[in-house]
Amino acid sequence: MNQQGLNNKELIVEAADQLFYQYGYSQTSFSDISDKAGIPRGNFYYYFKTKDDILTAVLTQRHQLIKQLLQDCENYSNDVKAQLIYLLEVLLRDEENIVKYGCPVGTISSELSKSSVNLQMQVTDIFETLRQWIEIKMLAAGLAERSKSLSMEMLARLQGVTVLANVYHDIDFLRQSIQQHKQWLTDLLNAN
Amino acid sequence: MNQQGLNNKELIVEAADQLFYQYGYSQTSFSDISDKAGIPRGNFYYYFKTKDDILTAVLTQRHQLIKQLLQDCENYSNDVKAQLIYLLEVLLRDEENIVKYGCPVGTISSELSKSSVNLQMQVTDIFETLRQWIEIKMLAAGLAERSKSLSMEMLARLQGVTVLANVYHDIDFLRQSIQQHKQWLTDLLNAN
DNA sequence: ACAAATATAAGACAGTCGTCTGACTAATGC
DNA sequence: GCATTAGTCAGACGACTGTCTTATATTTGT
Repeated sequence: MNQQGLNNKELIVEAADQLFYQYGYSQTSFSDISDKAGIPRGNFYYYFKTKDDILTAVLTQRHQLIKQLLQDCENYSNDVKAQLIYLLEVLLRDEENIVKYGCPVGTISSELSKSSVNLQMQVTDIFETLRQWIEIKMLAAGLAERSKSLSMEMLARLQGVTVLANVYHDIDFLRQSIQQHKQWLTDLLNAN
Repeated sequence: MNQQGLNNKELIVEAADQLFYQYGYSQTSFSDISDKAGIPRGNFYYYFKTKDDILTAVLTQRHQLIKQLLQDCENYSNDVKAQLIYLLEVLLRDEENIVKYGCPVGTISSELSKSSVNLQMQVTDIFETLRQWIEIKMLAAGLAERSKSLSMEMLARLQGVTVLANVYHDIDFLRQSIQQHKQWLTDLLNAN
């Protein structure tokens, strides 16, 4: 695969990533991606045999992004509490889009849970990457056997806030909830 | 409209309701609904001019159901705390389907937020019916000016738990979270 | 009993979907 | 320098989409 070819594949995945987020997977057509990426529709088959293959590539990219964000948190501070709070900020940084389209991982998960079982597992993996990192940080903070359920609780809180902010298109609620979540984390980690 | 006609319209809405929940709105075709309802596809146009009209009818039905559930809570007890806890149980009663397909209102909301703006407002109305009822109950419990934000927090918690239970297909997590939510409500209402 | 309105049924319609083929060009390996 | 592979492009394919028309049957009001 030459330079140009790699570039085209990346362009397709990048366009698909944005479109899947904004319009959903099933509502995005090859033509939509083609138009956005500026690459002829017929050419897609060379890179991806099926539409599901494109989604797989997009999900892999989103998974990579999450891993990168976690790494950023590691680099941000040596303090576990600061890392967790920073994760919160990083995940909800893109306020406008979250309010408009919801969580990029959560929304694709609920779409896929209604159709493609095997693809949904890939999304579960992304959640699991996040959850495990959070659990490890909580363990490090001395939360012991509560860490696992607390990591689930943290993810659930994040998803809930995201869904509600999206339902009401309320960016202020999103911001207030982030503050509230920070307080929850602070209390949790200080109590120990 | 005669008896038979009313019946057919209800059959269509009923079939569509289930299919929209299980497969999503855009992934459900007229043919799917036709097959499930046992009514010829061509006949649909007599009752609904567009697919959106069917969704409107389905959303109206779901809204009615929620209002009915709230009424059930009113009838269940005179105690505000008992009413709120009962609401929790009623909303998450259908555990298997929540784990498989998520929240019937939340998932359609996130699908619609990616396409149809006007239809999504109808879903926001459903949330608002729920939220206002919760707020009123909290006001009655003496939570005063905190009631509004607490009603949002309660909805967010419910949605978050639902999303996570769906992501992991974990019915035990759902049950534990309900218990946890009950405790949260109890603490909240007793503290006052 | 007859006219009008309501309801049911079947299928046509244009458009779009994801997929695939074949022809063409560019790059690579020997 | 030639054969082989990798990459690009346009367009065809059948299947399916939501919508709409037409024809027929049933019910209703008078």
